[in-house]
Amino acid sequence: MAEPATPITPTTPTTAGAPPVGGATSAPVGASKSQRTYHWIRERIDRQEFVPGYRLVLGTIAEELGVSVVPVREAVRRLEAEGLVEFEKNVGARVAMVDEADYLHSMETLGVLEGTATALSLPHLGAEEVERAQRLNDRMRSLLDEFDPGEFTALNHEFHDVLHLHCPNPHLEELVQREWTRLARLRRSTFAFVPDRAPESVAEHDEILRLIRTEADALDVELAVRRHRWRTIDAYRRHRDA
Amino acid sequence: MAEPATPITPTTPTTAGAPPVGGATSAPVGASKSQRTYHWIRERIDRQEFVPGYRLVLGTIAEELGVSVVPVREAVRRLEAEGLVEFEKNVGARVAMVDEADYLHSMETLGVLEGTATALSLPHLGAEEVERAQRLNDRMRSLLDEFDPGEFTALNHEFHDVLHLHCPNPHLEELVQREWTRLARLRRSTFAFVPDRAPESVAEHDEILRLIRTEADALDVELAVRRHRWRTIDAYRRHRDA
DNA sequence: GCGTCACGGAGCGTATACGATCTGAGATAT
DNA sequence: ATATCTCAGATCGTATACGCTCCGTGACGC
Repeated sequence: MAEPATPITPTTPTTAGAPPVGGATSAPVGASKSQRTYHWIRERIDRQEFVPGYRLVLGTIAEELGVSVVPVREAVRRLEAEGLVEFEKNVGARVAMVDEADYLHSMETLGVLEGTATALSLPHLGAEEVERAQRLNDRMRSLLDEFDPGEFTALNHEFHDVLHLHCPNPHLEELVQREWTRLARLRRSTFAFVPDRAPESVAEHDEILRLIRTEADALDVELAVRRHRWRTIDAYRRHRDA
Repeated sequence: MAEPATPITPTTPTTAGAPPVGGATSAPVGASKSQRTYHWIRERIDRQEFVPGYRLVLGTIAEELGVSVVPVREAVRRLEAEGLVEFEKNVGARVAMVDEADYLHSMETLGVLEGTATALSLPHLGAEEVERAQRLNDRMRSLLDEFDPGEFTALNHEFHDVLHLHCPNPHLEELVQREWTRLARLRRSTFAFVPDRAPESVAEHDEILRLIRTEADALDVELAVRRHRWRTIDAYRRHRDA
């Protein structure tokens, strides 16, 4: 009674998609109210209807969703653990504040993670994927005229995803995806702020694909991907200071 | 303390004035019950009293801590978001399962992150820190005779921490620390499993410090740190397959 | 005019209550 | 003997209730 300490049969891994930090935020149908509330809030934050600093009043949200505050509290707790929401005891929750420094730090980190993830994926990368990446980059090039930052960023994301989709280290891959999510929240698109960067980006993509095709050293590929990302940081800084 | 002798209704004995989370190392004092519950569970998981697969029954925990289930639920939600606990709807929570692959993936990722964090820290690293790291490594060397894996791992952690304490990218630094936490949960000490690795590790530390002292290229330092970690993976694999 | 304090509303933290769902044991049919 | 059904206990999910903390507002004293 005091200390049961009975390790339950460690059979079923119960993989219920525990870390749903990844990409899209679709509202599960059979989910609990707490889950649905989580997705509801999350969605608003993602599409920036709830901007940083926005006050999340539990009672109000509960009323709006037709549930009680308990599920709302759980949803907010989860968002808090993910860093999307900041909580102050006896005061309440608000959408987490972000600043430019966060953006640059995330960008820098993404460069590292993505570079390594791509390098580790090389042995598992077929000609098929390289072709697909090439086609994506060609589409990006064709978009350079009538420039749409959102579309461009989406293609950019997809391009890089293809290169490390088969990453043998799923943990690393997850961190990469988290970083993308974080960036999306911080700024919907880099290219809206530094449009000059787009043509360079396309050229660098070509260079990365060339390295992969010629079976260059993994480290060279890794550093190429990293530099590609880090150059965007430099471009941003230059643009800002200019 | 816990309960400031609330003059509440007589229906709240508060577990006979028991300060439940008393000597807890990390339990905040002014924290809410939900927070204290979180730390209470977290601590058990960290010190492996709650092993992977252990069933976390909300009602039982609530009773043990003298609180209601609501704060417990919030605590568990937070642990779930952090990946320490897996939750299944209408069934309950259990401590997350881990396997060897997770361990190796975390190790690999840590190598990458720590390497970069160290490299970025170089410009902010004074002779003082290098000295401190050297002393730590000397202590590790002196421990090689009467080998204590736990102590060795603690010093090892501290050694590496010193080298990227002043990392200019706090986000990256946080990811490094998370990886350490994750590893600690997966396996208390690598060196208990691969004791041969300890002397090599000390030697590699010396080499890293040499590179730093001679102001080697940042990339060389980064790769040295990374290789240092990755070699442990190789050693582990060899040891396992042998 | 300005600082201080009392008061009241808004909203948080937690306990309790109760219906909903899962699990496992024993009964029953094949 | 095996498979299936049934039912009760264990737990979870959520609603409701209510005390408590925080914060803004206005009266009061200097």
